[in-house]
Amino acid sequence: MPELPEVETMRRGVEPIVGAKIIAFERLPCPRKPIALTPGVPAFRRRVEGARIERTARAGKRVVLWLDRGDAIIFEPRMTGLLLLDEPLDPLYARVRFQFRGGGAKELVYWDRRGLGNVRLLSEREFEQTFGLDALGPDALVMTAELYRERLGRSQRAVKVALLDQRAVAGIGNLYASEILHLAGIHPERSCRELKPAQWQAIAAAALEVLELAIRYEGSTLSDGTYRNALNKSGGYQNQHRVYAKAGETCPRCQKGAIERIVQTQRSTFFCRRCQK
DNA sequence: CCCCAGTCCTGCGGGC
DNA sequence: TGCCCGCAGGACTGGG
Repeated sequence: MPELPEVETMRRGVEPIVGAKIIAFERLPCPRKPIALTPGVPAFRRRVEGARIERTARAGKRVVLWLDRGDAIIFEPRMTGLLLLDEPLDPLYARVRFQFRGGGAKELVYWDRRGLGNVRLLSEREFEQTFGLDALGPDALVMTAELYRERLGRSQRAVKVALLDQRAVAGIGNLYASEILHLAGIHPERSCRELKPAQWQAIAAAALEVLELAIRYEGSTLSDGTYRNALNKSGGYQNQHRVYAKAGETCPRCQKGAIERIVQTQRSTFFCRRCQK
């Protein structure tokens, strides 16, 4: 589930290691398949040990640690990945560990129960190729109505499906797409092509409102309890959800319609037929 | 190019 | 009570 708000919370959570020097790197033994790592362990270790963390960043749904040597460590948590600072969690799923000297934490662990995520070390050039505007759209926090129209306005896809396209806009995932469209009052099955400028304006405004509030609440921890910030604390935005996973409940907006669940490209969508047109 | 189904993986909860 | 199956949804692959 980590989408923009959760990944941004993870990024902020690892800020204490800025300035720290990496003194040890290891991929931890897991009983099943080891986590995907690029390059392999020896090259990864050679290039990061002795380097200093210069700054943190976020590329869509990935956390980036820039090193003083010009390389970047990229954590892509996919469904169940977490970054933990000096916080032991079930060691069975601790996948990668960095140890530091001279920063605000001794240890950073990449933890991932399902193991669908990955950790990469990229040069600046590789980073540009992988996460440049060709591969990853503008971050959802800098999108405007004009940018949405430009990047999605001619698409025939349903707007909910299109909002998940990371090449068009980076950071929105399945949960927040439903939340954003409910706040914007737009039916998730509407084709992008039919949307008028005022509706793109509503989407742009709703996206900012939902994502910024979700960041303030430190993301959503769903009923499976997996998502945690870097200090192993749950998020709080799940209590502010308007429609996500609320099929059958009364719409919080009109207080009349029932929230429906439909499936679009194999993903659940939640919406209120009465107030989303 | 555009779009979609299938795939990876584990834990949980519903139905029987 | 225990088992089985569907579901959760990140991003990538292969194909129409």
